[in-house]
Amino acid sequence: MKDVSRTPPALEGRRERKRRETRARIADAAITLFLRKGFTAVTVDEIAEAADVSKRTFFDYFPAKEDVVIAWQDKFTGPLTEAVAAGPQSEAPVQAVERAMLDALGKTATPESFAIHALVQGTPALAAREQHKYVLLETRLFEALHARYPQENPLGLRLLAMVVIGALRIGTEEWQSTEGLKPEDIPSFTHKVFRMLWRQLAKLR
Amino acid sequence: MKDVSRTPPALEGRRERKRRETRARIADAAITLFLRKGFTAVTVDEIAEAADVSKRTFFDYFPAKEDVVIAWQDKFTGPLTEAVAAGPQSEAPVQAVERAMLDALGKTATPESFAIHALVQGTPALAAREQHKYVLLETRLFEALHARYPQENPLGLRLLAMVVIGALRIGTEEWQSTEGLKPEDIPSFTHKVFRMLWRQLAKLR
DNA sequence: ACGCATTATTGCACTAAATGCAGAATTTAG
DNA sequence: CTAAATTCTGCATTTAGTGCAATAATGCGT
Repeated sequence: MKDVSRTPPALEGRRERKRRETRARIADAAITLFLRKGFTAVTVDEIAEAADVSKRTFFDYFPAKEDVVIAWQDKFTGPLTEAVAAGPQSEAPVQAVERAMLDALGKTATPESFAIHALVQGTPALAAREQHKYVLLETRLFEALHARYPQENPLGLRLLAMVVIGALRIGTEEWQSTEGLKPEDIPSFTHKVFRMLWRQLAKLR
Repeated sequence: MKDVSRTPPALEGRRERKRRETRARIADAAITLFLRKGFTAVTVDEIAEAADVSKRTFFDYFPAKEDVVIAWQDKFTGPLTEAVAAGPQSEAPVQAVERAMLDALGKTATPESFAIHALVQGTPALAAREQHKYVLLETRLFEALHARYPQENPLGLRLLAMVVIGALRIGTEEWQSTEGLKPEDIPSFTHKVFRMLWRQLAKLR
């Protein structure tokens, strides 16, 4: 080992920073165009042009056109799993997911995210991917729960994750089909959905 | 006398019959090739050739290559919703879905359906569509339940459908990852999954 | 500062999916 | 048998996505 002070910015060199910037530039250009003209009406050439890279470079950053949208939506997964891990000791699994969901929604739900969700729903090719994303989210949530409650029955935690993500999906649909709801209303709306969820599940058998 | 054929079964003319046959021929050729060589390794030209139609005709029957697989899997939806509608009067919703699921699985679960499911899981492009199919199935199940129990809270039925289809999805995964299970074991396996499902859900809150 | 290895970017050629269109072939109805 | 409707086909075109090799930018050791 040599002098450490020689390489202070070892955390993120110019290369990594540029790569991150380029990726963001492509994503921004793509989302802007998608929201303006619709997903299918935008070509990859167009995105590449707007982001000032070659078409070939686009595919170096995203394996497919759809993945730009999917990656954009994935901003929810991190906050959710982190919130699960960060709860107080005494907490039971059910309370943990409810609190985590509320927490993560408060952090990531913006007018823009709703606009993107609407775009996804209006594009068949994207709608399928959207559902796949929910399944991945369910898996991540289960993993976070399993890591925090290793003594619990894994299948039980898996079902808990399934039920909660399912409620998120149905709740989002309800939200979208209800006019006049603003981002500020999210906490109370989420509370309402959860209350209904536990009530209805208790009635099953 | 030849006027026996004067009033043939006007229910399905030659045109409709041929169309149905052609569709089946294309689907058969495609599935056979997919199972032998994998989804991505088979081109539409190849399928069209094997089914003795032009490539253009293929797209007259299926909007995309993936839709052949999706349509094939959709054989489950009909039996499930019919079984929901056909139950005895006294039955409660929860019992209805459990019986319907068992019924429909017994009718449609074949070695071939498992082979196709494995193919789907091994192909990213198809896996996304698979999840979309589950959501559609959930919607159909909800509609069947809502039609039969109009006085029940729709949101409750929606959650019931969500939970049951989620259990089907997770149960199928468990099945696939367990070696040595045969189609005969499906009823008992399904029973086990349902018992576990209600037990775990009761423990939530 | 200089060269060298690594990685990022690009252009080019190519495959394959999917769509539009116009005409030929087939089926149905009268 | 004829006319209308429908199905099938070939052809051209657009676009997504991949492989490859050449070039440019960056990081690193001296």
